[in-house]
Amino acid sequence: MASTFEVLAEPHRREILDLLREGERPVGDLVERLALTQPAVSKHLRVLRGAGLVEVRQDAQRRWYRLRLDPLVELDSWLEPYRRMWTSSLDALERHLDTMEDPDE
Amino acid sequence: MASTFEVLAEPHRREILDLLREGERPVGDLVERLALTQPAVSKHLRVLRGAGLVEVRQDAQRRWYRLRLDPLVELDSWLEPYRRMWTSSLDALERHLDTMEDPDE
DNA sequence: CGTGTATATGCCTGTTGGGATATATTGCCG
DNA sequence: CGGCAATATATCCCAACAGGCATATACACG
Repeated sequence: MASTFEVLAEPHRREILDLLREGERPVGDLVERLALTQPAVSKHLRVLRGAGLVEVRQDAQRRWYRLRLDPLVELDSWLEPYRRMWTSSLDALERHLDTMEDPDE
Repeated sequence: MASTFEVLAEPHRREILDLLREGERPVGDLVERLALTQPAVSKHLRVLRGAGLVEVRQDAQRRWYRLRLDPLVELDSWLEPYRRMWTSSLDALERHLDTMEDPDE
């Protein structure tokens, strides 16, 4: 988990994940849309793989990278206690608004 | 948003946020439970404040730091499209299990 | 087997970031 | 006003990291 944040701290890596949301992509494909050299992209992919955010499928000399959601699920659960905080205030607001409805009563 | 990830990448800072979930705390209080020197803690608080993750209230020479949820709400919404991906697969699994129920029929 | 294509790795460099120590700042109290 | 308590800032050091270029590796195909 700890490491997931560090990995996501890099904007290019988040960009890669965003691209992979649409499906598997070979490295060259990513290089084209990333204003980065191929070695740089490969490096980021390695880091993403290390964090389990991505997995590879080999197809001849092409390597297709695909998103893995597990670490993001963990991130989501890290967020959970905080989310409870704002949803509970939202609930409070809703309750408040409820008490205010029908103003002319 | 970009910056929120970078800020959260630091474990001590996440620890600080965790502590602040229980309520306002003065700096010294944080220093005590953080295996860090006071200047280090102040630095982290400065970064957290810069990212809007924390706000200060001054009370004489004491400064009470408090959690701010806004950036975490944003993080949550960054996560949203990914969350859709795993909830939809979960839905698919549920549908699958539905088709499998009543095995001896 | 040699050549070209796709991707990974090594090496170097500049920058950033966290930590510690020392010092400045602010506000209280006697 | 002097001194103490709480916190912030300045300075320095070291480690980690991203990026680029050059090069290695892997694989297909003629």
